[in-house]
This record gives sequence, structure tokens and C-alpha cells, in this order.
Amino acid sequence: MALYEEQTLKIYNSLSSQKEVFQPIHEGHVGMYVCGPTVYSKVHLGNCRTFMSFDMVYRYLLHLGYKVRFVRNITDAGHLEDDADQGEDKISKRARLEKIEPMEVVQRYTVDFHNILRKFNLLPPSIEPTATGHIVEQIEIIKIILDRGYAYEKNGSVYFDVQKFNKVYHYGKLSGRKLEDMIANTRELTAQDEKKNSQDFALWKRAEPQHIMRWPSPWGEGFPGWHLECTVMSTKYLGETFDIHGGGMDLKFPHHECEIAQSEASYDKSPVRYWMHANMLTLNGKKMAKSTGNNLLPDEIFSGENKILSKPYPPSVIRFFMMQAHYTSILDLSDEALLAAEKGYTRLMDALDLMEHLPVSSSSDLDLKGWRQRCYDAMNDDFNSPVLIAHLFEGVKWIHLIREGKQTLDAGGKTLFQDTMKGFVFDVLGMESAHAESVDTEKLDGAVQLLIKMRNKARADKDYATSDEIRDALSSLGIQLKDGKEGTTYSL
RNA sequence: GGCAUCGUGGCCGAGUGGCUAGGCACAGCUCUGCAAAAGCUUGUACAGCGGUUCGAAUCCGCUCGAUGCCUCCA
Repeated sequence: MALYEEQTLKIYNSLSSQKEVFQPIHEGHVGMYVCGPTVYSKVHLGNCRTFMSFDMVYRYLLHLGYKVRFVRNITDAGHLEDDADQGEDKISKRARLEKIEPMEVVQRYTVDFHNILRKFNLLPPSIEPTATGHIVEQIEIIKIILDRGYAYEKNGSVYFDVQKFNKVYHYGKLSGRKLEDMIANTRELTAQDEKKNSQDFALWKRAEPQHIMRWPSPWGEGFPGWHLECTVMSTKYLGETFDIHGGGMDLKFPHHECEIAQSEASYDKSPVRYWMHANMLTLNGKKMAKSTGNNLLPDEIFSGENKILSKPYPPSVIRFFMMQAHYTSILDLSDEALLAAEKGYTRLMDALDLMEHLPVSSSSDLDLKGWRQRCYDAMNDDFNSPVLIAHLFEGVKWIHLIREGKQTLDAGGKTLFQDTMKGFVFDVLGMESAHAESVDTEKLDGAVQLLIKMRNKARADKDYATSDEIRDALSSLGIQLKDGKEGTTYSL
């Protein structure tokens, strides 16, 4: 029996604004799409939080035993920097500034993106399609929308007719907007604007002569509109209706709203059962923006080369910090908060090491099954990782109590306890073992054990000068000795 | 200006009508040769003002503030 049959997962659906019991279209299988990055510069931290949130979602679904097809795209076709017809796209602009080919820009920042996500221990998606690899499909869907009368062509560009669409469907249902309000609120169209109405969005844009990224189409040379690629790639790999669509809060409108409109206009079907939106990351209480300097790149955090934080923090600590907040809450990053997260993370990891050597008794006086279910309940409640972590710290407390003989654990209980702790910490939360990087662990361990032995002999002889010298020397190397009832252990 | 989300103890961050969140920091105690580690104990917080209710951090209204969207953006 798969775990998902025992657990009832609820997901907060942005479309209905409430938590709903998750039921996949095909029993045992989940299709999930997440909007990926536009690869025209280095990924920034907020981006990473969104992808990390959905990595956690992906991991928990896998943990529950679902077969998940997880699609996350790469936006490598240039999209205009503003709404004006004459605008330059972001990738071409970067190419011009760096004096390289647009595809070189794409390659460079795709590699950077993958590197950073790997450091954060994100699982790669099942499929990572690119927009430029799906130009043909995008042209095909534009034809369908034109045929069904929800788009119009103007001077080699094709626009989606929002007002016409809204007569039959509901444009704005995801973001809670009314088209009338939006019309009342928008500026007059400029004379040279090709759109019938300012809410209309481009499905295809004619390429100006200087535009480098361009493809032939029935409407002349041009490039696809931004919202289209997600519609095309999600339906191609997941079907016309699929289970979960995720992305950052800021994509809710207009991007996701337009995706719904495109799908409904093409297939007369709502594309997504559960819409999930991850919330923003702020820095010292303010939005991150390059222009104000209130900005941090992941590498600047790892290296410590920045003016905002007091020290470098490893990726695993950042990940733990982010997992301590719910994905739908705004999370504020600060030096103080990271410092606290790092200590908590270390305590958790140290306890996990100690867990290997817990004494086993003939009986157990801990309610492990109840505790395990509370861990699942937390995750089942819209992926509440902070509550899960609270329960894991209860586990940490037990580990210490068992070591000191104040609680007991039988053999079966030990296995259940270990599997549960490790399952949640490593598989679900995606934490990495603290000592994964050290190569010569065994040699080091031998050397430290020898020193511990020498120190304890000195202590027995009341030669505290020697014992303290050993302790202080190890301490300055970053090795901390911990004297317990059962002997001395250490942590790095 | 419009729409949306949110405002919790020294800091971070769950909770969403009555019952312990958790982490970090602080203090006391236990342990220790001394420390560290670990354990135990203590903190009565929910932006402000009104209202609903037997009872509200939790529901309603207003005010203030933050963030997001309305234009490319995770």
C-alpha cells in the first residue's frame, strides 16, 4: 500500500482560495508544472526560494509514493522589457552589453542556474523544456486560438482578444480581478499601439529589423509572446488539464491568468486543478532590488563577499532557514535570522549523528507512532514545513534523553525513529548531511578519538593543564568536544 | 490611485474562536575539575482603536504600516 493511500494531503488552491484535498487526475500519478527562470542574468535568491519551495513539494509527493512528472521550463526566448512595440528584449540586450550571441547568454545563465540549484540540493525536474525548442508548437496553438476567434492579427503580430474571451469565459478568476475594473483603471492606448484594448496581450510579435532572436511564421518573422510557452509546454508534456501548476506570487497576474485564458480559448478546458503560489523573499524587511543595493546573490552568501551579512553561510543553512517558513508566507532574510537558523540546523544535524549509536532497550516508552503521524499531518496540511521542523526538534530532544537513559527505545522503535527522522530531514526537506563534504572522515575520526582518549587519561590523573590544552587546541580547529555521561563525543 | 496578502514575545516564525508551536537569544537550576554540550524551569506576545461573542491573536469595521500585483519580474 502506497503512503499516499494512508495520508490525506491538502493543498491551498489559489484558484478557490482555500485548502482542498489533493486528488490527482490519474490515481498514483501527478503532473506538476512550475514556471522556470528567464536566463538573462544570475538567478537571484528570491527565485531560489520559489524553486526550493516546489522542490519540497516535489519531494513530498515522491515520498508519498506518487509517480510525479515534474516539468520546469527555461525561458530562453527574449521577451520585451516593456510593453512598447519598439522595445529590446532582455536577452538581446544582455548579448549586446556583453558582446556575445544571445544563445551564449542563454547558455551562460542556464549553467549558472543549474549550478546554484545543485548547491541548494534541488532535485532536477523530469523535463526541463526550453521556449525556443517549442516554437513550432507555439505557432500551432496561435492558429487554434485565431480559428476559434479569440485572437486577431495586426501588422505581423497576433494579439489575444481579452474582451471577447471574457464574454464567454472569465478573465481574472485566478487573481480576483474584474475586467471592468481593469478597463476603468488603464491608460488610453497610444496612437501607434496595435492592440484593440490595453488588456490584450501578444501571442506573437513581429520582429523589428534589429531584433536578433526571430523565427518564421505564417504572420512573418517574429517571436512568441511570453505567456504562450508555458501553455504549450505544460499541455504538451502533462496534458490539456493537469494536476499542479506552481510559480511565484508575482506571476499570478498577468502571466498565469493569461495561461488560463490561452488554454480555455484553445481547448475549452481549464488547464490546472491546483494552482500554487510561493510567496516573496525580502531582505532586512524590504524588497530585494538591484537598484537600491538591497540585493544578494546566492554566491555572495556562500562566499561571504557582501556588505549585508556578518559571515558566509553554506547553502544547507539557507535551505533550512527557508524551510522554517511556510511557502505561502513572506519571508524576511536578515543576518540575525540566519545566525539563529544556522545554530538550529547544527543542533538538528548533530542529533542525527548521535542517533546512529542510540542504546536499545527491551521496551519503548515513547509514542513514536503518534509523533510520526504528527509529522505527516504537518506536511499534509499544505506542506507546512515549519510545523514539521518543530516536531523534528521534539525528536532531537528525545535523542538526547534516550542517550542519557531517561527514555527508552526498543529495536523496532529505533528503526522507525531513524527512518522517520532521516526520511523527513533528507528526503522531504532536502537537507544535506553536515559532513558530506569531508573526505577523510575516518582518518580524522581516528585522530580525534585518540586525542579524546589522551585527554580523558589526563583528566583522570587530574592533569588539567594537558586536558584543557587538548580541548582548546581542538576547539580552535573547529572541533568541539562534548562530555556526556556515556563518554566524550565531538562535532565539527 | 485600484486590487491582493500580511502585521504574533528581544529576534525569526507556526497557529486562526476557549487547550504547549518550534528555533535562536536571555536568566536560574542539574551535570562537570572548570567549561562546553545536554537536560529541566521561567517568559503570558499577538500593530492601534472600536464592534460581535459567555469567551478573540483568531470573526467584522476603521486607522496606521509592510509586501506583492496593476508594466518585464520567482
